[in-house]
Amino acid sequence: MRRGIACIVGATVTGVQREPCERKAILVRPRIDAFRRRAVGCRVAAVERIGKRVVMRLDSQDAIVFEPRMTGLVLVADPPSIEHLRFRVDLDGAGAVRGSTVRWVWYWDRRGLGSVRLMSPKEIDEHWGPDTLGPDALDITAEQLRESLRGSKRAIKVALLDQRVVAGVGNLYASEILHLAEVHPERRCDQLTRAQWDRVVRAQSKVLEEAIVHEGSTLGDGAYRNVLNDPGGYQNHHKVYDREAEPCPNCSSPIKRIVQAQRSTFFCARCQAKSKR
DNA sequence: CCCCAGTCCTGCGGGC
DNA sequence: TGCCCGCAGGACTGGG
Repeated sequence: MRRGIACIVGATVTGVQREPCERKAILVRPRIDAFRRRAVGCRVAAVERIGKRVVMRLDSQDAIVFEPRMTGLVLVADPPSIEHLRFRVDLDGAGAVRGSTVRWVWYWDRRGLGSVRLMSPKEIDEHWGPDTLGPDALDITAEQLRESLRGSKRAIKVALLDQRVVAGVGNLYASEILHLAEVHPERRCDQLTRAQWDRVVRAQSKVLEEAIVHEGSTLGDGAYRNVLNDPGGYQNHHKVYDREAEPCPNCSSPIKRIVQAQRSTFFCARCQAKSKR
């Protein structure tokens, strides 16, 4: 998402609009009039990412922050449906995506669990400072991860989803990461070997970077799309996620599904054997 | 500290 | 076919 709208750097915000969606309104802060007063006329200084959020930094120091959660999309063209459009940022002077000049960025959200916020640097820090958000998954070292979970009895899969520990790992990717690392998802953090921490962190970068190259996973309903509303391709590379009972691509043993912290985990009991170290 | 259930929403697919 | 239920790539809260 971030790369998809990187071409708006340098553009001026000419308007912001809450879309009159029949559904219950998503969270927009501050209220739209104050939002508009502070944002309109500013230039986009940078497009960044904070964990799972997309951040449009403005030259006023404020930032427009999209938090898509389960079903939110940041789009520059052709939304999947009109009725789930939630928010629009109008722009002047943005670059082009695939030949056509970008005039706005939409926020679309089917379930509406996501949010759009205009935040000061102080607010961003309070929300997503080091107390609430760990090092980014693409930056963290095995040593850092091991240290922050030292003595923890939690299952490794559950810990990877804790954004205070490491920022950016989602449920689907946690299963894929542990499969590639050949670590059982229920293994307690205090029982991982050093070699396993190394494998987990290496697998983490590898899986996430691959997923980014393929522009994410578009599964049936969750239906992630890139900024042009095109589906991603990483679902075709999933080894375990959403493949219960299918043969493991490495060893042909059937993929298992369990529930941890109320969320599905998929794994191969052979490749990721509990006894494996 | 950590687990769990519940909450915010909408919509799809499976089972009956 | 229609209905009900479980489930969904997330994050937060309150209680134990």
